Amino acid sequence: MATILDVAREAGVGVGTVSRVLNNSPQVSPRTRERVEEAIARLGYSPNPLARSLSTGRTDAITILVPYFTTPSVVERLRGIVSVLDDADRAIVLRNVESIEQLDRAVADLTGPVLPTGLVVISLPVDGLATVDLPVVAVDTTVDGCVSIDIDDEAAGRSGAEYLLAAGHRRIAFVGDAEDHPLGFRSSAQRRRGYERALEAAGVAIRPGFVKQGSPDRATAHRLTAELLDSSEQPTAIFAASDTQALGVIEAARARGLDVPGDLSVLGFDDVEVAAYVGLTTVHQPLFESGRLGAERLLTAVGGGVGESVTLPTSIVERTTVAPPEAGRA
Amino acid sequence: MATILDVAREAGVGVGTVSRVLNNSPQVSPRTRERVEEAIARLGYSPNPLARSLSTGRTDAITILVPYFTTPSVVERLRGIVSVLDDADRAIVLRNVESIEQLDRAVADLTGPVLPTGLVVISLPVDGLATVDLPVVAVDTTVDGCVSIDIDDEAAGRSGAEYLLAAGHRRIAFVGDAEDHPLGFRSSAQRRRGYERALEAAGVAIRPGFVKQGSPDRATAHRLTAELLDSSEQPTAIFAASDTQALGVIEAARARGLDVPGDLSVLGFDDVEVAAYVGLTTVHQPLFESGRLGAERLLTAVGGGVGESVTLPTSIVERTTVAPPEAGRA
DNA sequence: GCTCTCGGTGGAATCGGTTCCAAAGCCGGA
DNA sequence: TCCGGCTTTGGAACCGATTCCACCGAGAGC
Repeated sequence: MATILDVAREAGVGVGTVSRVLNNSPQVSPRTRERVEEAIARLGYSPNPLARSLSTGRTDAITILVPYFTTPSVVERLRGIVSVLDDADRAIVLRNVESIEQLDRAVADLTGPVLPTGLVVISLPVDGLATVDLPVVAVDTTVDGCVSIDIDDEAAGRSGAEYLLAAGHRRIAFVGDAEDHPLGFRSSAQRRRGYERALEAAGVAIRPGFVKQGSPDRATAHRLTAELLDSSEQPTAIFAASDTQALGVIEAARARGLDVPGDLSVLGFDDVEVAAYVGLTTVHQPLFESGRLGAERLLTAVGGGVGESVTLPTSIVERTTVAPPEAGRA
Repeated sequence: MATILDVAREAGVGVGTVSRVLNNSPQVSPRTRERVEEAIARLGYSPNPLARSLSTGRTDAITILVPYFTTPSVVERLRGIVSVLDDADRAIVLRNVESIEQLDRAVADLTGPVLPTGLVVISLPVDGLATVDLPVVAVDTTVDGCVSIDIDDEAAGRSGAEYLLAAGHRRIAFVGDAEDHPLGFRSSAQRRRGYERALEAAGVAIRPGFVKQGSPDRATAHRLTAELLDSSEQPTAIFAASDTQALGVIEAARARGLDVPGDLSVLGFDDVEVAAYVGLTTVHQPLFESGRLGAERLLTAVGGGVGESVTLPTSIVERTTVAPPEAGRA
């Protein structure tokens, strides 16, 4: 394995000069540069990234801070990120975080001796990241002082509820995430707020017990829905904070022998891949796109440019799980 | 940031001794070791992984070679791997490979100057890995000279076809992957072979055109199924090489107004999460488990132990997409 | 009492880069 | 011709660990 010294000897120059060529410093005459490049080619030399990192204190990797990276919506975002980072030939270090300890460790490493070139944070409302001297972009969240790619969750929540209202529903329940998650996720809470605003604005009362919260998996949503259907005042529509939860809702309804959307309308959120397959009506947000844009922004930031924050549009995609409430029950 | 030299001074010893303590070499007297450990604690010192790697030539990361890492079945396996690697506090470098160029690059890096501690290969039938001096475990594939966690795809394919046969089907088609993928995936081909063996053994002819192949996504499976349903001899059952493809099959059938399983039975493969949700009858393989076992095997290999290869069992999970063929058509 | 071992230790050399500093080469201007 | 300043260059110092080698001292053997 050739080293920089071998190249220097081969080209008949000093190591400093080779290094300058490598990092294309302008301080090298064209003739010398050419000679060095020939030597590099002849030797098939490529610099040792470890040695380089030891000197500069940073690696060429991009780290991604991501909660529960196997969640369908997160996977979609990752696909977007990876699609651009792969092309840029950047190493990717995935830090999966599912607890505050993991988050703390990950953040601590960002002030440690071995730094990545850039950082993308997904969904995690981390603070204290302004102090780390690193290009950072936030996807599906905001981090102060950083470029972010986000949506307006509250507006999207409102639009979802309005859609249900427009279909004629008045007894609309909400199944979302518990709002005390130690990692501090905000999306579900904001969507809930949007939902409440929409009902208020329409003058329909939010019945007690119509907002159900728990962990964001299908089974929990199933259980919460069962509780909802057990209550004296059954909802005619349920707005779920995610598609995964919407699937749980539908499952619970079917288990009760209820027809969706005949007896119960269900509206999801995210528009992940299986939503299309199962015909779920849902609030679409550009998941893949958010990742793609985030990665692009990061790359320009790494290159010294400045990207702009974006708030991406959402829309309702109508499929087959929402219908007007039955005449007798509305 | 404290360095090893600071620790050495603080403890009143040489750097060599500190290093020995760090790598708990037996060549250190208990008294000295204690003194050094106190100094380390006092200074809050932790070794710089880059410097360490530069010396030793290997990093403490585990790299995972994975094709199309956002595929549902792959994600399940990754979850299994990550569940054990996270606990072991190991950095994970994910190398997504979707082309031979990417594969070549990834493999080339394995003979480069910066080596991971271990490697897990998912689904990729890579060769020439015996030469890289590294603990390697293969998941969902075999790599010669390496521990592997795999299933018997041919047997599983056979059992799937036998299940359909037992339900009374005779016109059974197969929708699988194209078998000329540059990355050389073998699972689909082996499952097809199993399917063919089962039909032969049962004395039922494999009709021409009943084996359809294309890229492993839902849309392609949809299209291939449409072709199948257009043919003069319609199948009464379709065996898909993956659940994703099975969903495409079902979609195509429904688009034709066919009832599943009334008019067409569909059998999937993998048993990914959505299979349960949509009620897909499928050949189950332990995806999460395969990842978990693979990672465990790797860790013991890294620790100098030797793990055993396993071939995991598969089973048929009966849900709602397979039924006996209609009397009139069977 | 004198060697011979051998466990324990210090420290220099090394890994392969980057970067800073000094110096060489070259130019034009006086 | 000499000098100042600018570009270009070589090479030492440094990043922070590991590892090898030399050495020290204490206990064993005679």
